Amino acid sequence: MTSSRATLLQVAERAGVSLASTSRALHGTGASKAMVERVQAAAAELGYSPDAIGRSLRMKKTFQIAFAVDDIGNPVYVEMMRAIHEVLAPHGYRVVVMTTGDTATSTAALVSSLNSGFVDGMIVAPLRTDDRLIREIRQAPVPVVVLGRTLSDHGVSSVSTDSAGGIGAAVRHLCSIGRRRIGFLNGPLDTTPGESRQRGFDAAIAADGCTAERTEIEIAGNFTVAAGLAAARRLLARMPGRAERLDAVVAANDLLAIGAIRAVRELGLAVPEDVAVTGMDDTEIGQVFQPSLTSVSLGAAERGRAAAQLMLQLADDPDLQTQQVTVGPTLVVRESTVSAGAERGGR
Amino acid sequence: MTSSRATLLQVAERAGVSLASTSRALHGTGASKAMVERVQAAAAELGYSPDAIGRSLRMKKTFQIAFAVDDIGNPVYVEMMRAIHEVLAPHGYRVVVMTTGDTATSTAALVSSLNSGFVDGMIVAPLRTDDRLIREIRQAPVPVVVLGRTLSDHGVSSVSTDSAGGIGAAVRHLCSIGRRRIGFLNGPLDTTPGESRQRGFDAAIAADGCTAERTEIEIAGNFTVAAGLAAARRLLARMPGRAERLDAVVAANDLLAIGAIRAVRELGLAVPEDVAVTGMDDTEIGQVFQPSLTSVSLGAAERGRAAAQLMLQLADDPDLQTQQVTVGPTLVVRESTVSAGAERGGR
DNA sequence: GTGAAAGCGCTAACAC
DNA sequence: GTGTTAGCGCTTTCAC
Repeated sequence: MTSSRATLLQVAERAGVSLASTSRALHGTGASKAMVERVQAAAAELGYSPDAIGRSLRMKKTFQIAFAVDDIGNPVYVEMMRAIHEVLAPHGYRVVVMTTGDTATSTAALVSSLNSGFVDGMIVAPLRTDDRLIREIRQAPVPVVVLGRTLSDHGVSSVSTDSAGGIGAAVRHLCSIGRRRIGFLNGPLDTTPGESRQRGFDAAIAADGCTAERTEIEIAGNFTVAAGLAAARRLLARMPGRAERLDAVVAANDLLAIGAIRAVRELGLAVPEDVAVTGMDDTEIGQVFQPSLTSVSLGAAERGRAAAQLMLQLADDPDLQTQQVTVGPTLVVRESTVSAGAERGGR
Repeated sequence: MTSSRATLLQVAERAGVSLASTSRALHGTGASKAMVERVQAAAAELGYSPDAIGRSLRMKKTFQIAFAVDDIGNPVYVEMMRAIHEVLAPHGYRVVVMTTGDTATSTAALVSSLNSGFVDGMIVAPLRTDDRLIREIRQAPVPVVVLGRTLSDHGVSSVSTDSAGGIGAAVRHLCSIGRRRIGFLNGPLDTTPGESRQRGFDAAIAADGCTAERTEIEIAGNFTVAAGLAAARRLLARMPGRAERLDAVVAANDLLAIGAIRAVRELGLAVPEDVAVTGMDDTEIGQVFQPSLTSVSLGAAERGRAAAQLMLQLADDPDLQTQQVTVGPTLVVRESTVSAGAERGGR
């Protein structure tokens, strides 16, 4: 916290050579062996390390990528961030975390702030989208990769997943194990995930393959355990009779699923015997929960990696055409739909 | 992704005034009303926004703070990061996430990289510490705040918690509900948390107040559910007899506690009736688990906030004396030590 | 109150 | 292979 840092000029003076030679010697580009040794010695004596800002200004490159989401604490985003960091760090990029806020307007403002040039690109997961946001993304001075929604028709690079199809996979799984009275526990419909998961459920029920006797839908106030518990109570209260009672609940994410399991147990019923429950996102919390959660993985880590790799390409060549990557959903069957005992017995 | 950004010089030319006046006008410092209007109009027409790098170079200030931990995915660090971001963002600081690696040497290398001047300070949680690391921290060209260990005698600013005392609180709680055969499930002893929690357990047992009939200690390979499960199996296998069996397990964190609960149930025993279990960190995963976990909160969010506030002070005045902040542990009693029924009955 | 000019630390032409 | 020099975009003395 004390001594001021040495500059390249000081190294040059100490080595008794020019500024340019010093720079070249330290980059190993076109300098004689003697020069390199001399400069490195001087640099070592002064404890020199190059200044990132000076270099950034000159090279017009910050070696920083922003990762922007609504809530940094969300486990899905955390998993993405970790994957992004793992891909970018070895390439010399730092990761700057930012928050979008929960509106399209605040997200657009954030994207617009890219004009101050503090990063070489941004990976953003907008909770909500509108035309202005899309315009900002297209006009951004650096590459932007959108997570969570395909925007191919808008000329925007994106990495998305088929969460609608994932809900379909959950429904088919429940059908395949004989469930016919299926409830859907969703979050707010005016969010990107809420909207697409609803679409997925409706489509799955409308499809052949699985003829449900009855379906019920309930919307939780948000994607949390508490909201899931409250909404699941309402859902289950609709048909108290033994005969018409739901025998399965598809939840729009793992936290809602945990809330649903709570609600089922409150009624003295068992999961999965009386009511099978599925989640989505395949979070650690769901894996650890008892019963462990059958959940649709949307490949958060894989999407993060894909976004980061796309960003690396775009950073290399900003004029590259926009591209869209899609990561497929994967159903992971665990105890909340197939009891551990049954699984063992089935071997 | 197309048009090149406007510079201050272009704004100046457009407004027909000098560069200096333009800068002043945009900062509202000593410029006539007419000048301000004129410049702002020009800036608006050109869609000007100031370049962060140019400004940083000139002001020798990046408006960035690094947050460095071993594993960005660790829920405790995530909570800290969120708190840090919440404090810093309103002050115009960006947060850069970095990884320390799990050794003192790799952490020292990261701290040393501060010499390239890409941030105005670093908040770091070293998993392991040695003299070289402490030296690097003291010599860093920008303020460094250490999370997780008091380094007062080393002239280093830090925010720590009393995890040893927290373990003591857990032990006393178990004693107070009549448990006398207490197992301690710890993680690796050569880590900062492992070491201090061990100290806390030993001290609590040595103290008066609680006379345990018997204590057993088992070390898990790391701080995960899987390692906790394996270690807890070993722990419980030591005394299979009903009479001498453990009636309580203190786990060094929530994940180990969940592993312990699994192990207890495998033996056909109930939590908390047969064996009470406590965790540490008070994570969301523990709150959501069934039974919900009695856990010692170490105030991750509060520590994050404190570290960020300390950093703001230090960034303002780097010559400020080093200071140490401590956040006390808080025991949160839930179902894993006091059954829900008992709790209700007790009202 | 305004303008001219220096310079933060670095890289990359360009000349030799 | 080496040195000289310009200049990235900005803020801030310093003179007027």
